[in-house]
Amino acid sequence: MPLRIVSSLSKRREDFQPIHDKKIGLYVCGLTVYDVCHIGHARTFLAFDAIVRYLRFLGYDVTYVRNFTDVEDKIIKRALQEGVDSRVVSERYIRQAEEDFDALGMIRPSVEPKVTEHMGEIIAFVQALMDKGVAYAVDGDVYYEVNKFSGYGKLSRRTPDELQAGARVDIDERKRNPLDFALWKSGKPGEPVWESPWGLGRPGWHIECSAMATKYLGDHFDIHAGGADLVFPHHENEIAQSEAVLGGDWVKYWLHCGTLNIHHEKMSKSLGNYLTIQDALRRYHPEVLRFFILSFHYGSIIDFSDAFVEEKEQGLERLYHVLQQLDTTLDASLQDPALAAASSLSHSESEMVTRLAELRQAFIEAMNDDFNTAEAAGVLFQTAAVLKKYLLSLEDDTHTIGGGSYFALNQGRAFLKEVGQIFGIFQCSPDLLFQSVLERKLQNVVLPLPEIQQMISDRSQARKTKDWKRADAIRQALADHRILVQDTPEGTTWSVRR
RNA sequence: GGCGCGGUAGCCAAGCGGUAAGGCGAUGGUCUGCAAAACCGUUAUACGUGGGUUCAAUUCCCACCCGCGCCUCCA
Repeated sequence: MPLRIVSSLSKRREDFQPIHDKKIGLYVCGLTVYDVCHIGHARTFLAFDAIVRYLRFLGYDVTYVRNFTDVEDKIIKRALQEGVDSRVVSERYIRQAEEDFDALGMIRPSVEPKVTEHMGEIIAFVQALMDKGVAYAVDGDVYYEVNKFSGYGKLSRRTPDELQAGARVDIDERKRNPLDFALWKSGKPGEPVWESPWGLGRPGWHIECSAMATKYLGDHFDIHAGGADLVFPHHENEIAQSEAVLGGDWVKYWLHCGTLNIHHEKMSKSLGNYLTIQDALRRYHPEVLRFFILSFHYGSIIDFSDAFVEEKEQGLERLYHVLQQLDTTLDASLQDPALAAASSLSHSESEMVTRLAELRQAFIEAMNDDFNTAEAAGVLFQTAAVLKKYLLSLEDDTHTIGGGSYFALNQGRAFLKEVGQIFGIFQCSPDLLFQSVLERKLQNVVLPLPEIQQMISDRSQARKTKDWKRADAIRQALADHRILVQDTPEGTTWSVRR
């Protein structure tokens, strides 16, 4: 099955056919930089991060554009409050966002255009709308005339009448239609302004995306993505502007990512119910966050809670456990160079190789079905189960494995690593992952590390003398502090309960 | 009020016309001094409710109930 995409415009599965063969232009609406990012932002950008990775995996040459809107009312407001230039505010949060995104392991977009660096293109776009007669200037402001665009409302599936019926904004008498929106806003003293044919001012929200997407991706491009909360008015207005100037269907496929909710409410700065990316990363390994988010389909709403993330954390650790077993077995066998070469496969070995190929195909099929990372994640667990069983079947032998088994297991590990790159997981060694997860959990434990170690060692002494009563008392004392003791053939280890 | 999305096992979540992926939990087992971890097995005659279309519906249509989103800034 080829790649199929459910575009927000059609709401139906469509075969994906790029405008220019193997080249894909993809624009993701980025951030307005007036504050730090929360995990709601992370959800959207991580979802599209995986989509870009997958398109590249399929061999497409993706030009990935994600903007920073660095001129906007809230930035100006914040700058005023702090008594600094708005540039200070926007630059601070751009830097912070880049740090957060890097920490989450996101691939960098091909271009990250900023509004302040594209004033010429933006003004030209507004002028083009004026020339077309779909925009009008009033007192230094320029508005888009919604009535001039017959397709207005096609993305959000509402007619202009329906939109007006629910309007909760005060009517601006200077507008010809209450739905008309600002393309250019005149500036007040103290605000950042640029010269334009309509006087000093700044761009309205929406126009920057039309202008910058067009500059980097051309008049028509393949995929435009963003959060579901941008459908109206942002994307509706982008369509109106762009199609009025450029004609035809501006974007071929629209992708909208579901919001991330907390306690059944959308996480947002205005509600104050957010967890910043930085705070989330203190609690969870980046791969855990990625795996959590990607275990949902990009379009669905995620209800966030620590319990849900911890559930996925456990799942990811189990997957890593298989990887660790694979490493152990394969590394041990590698000591004999002759084993590294693929030799003729026995029946069970070739069955294993076939099964792995099927699973790889299942993963691809899942991703081909509108980037269904949730289903693809399921394939990862199925693969783990298959691999574990095979590993178990090998255990009867002497600890060395034959070339055929080596080949099969290596195939399995290569598959996990390969698709792991699409999810952005399996990028570190199992030990490092376990250690890192443990360290994050340890933050919530009040017992000092030396004390824990002392108690463990005391308990080991007690066990040596078969003083089970004392050993169990210490174990219970540790358990009261959420420390779980594990006795293994290699000695006693411990972990932190979730 | 309008428009949109969703309601699938104890919980989370895929599937969206041919008879229910996966994860967590629970439970039985292997292991263990006992545990834990890990591993193996079991775990939905059933998909919000009521109608309808169809040989066949969780999947399509209608109504209703519930939740969320958007209609103001929002990823």
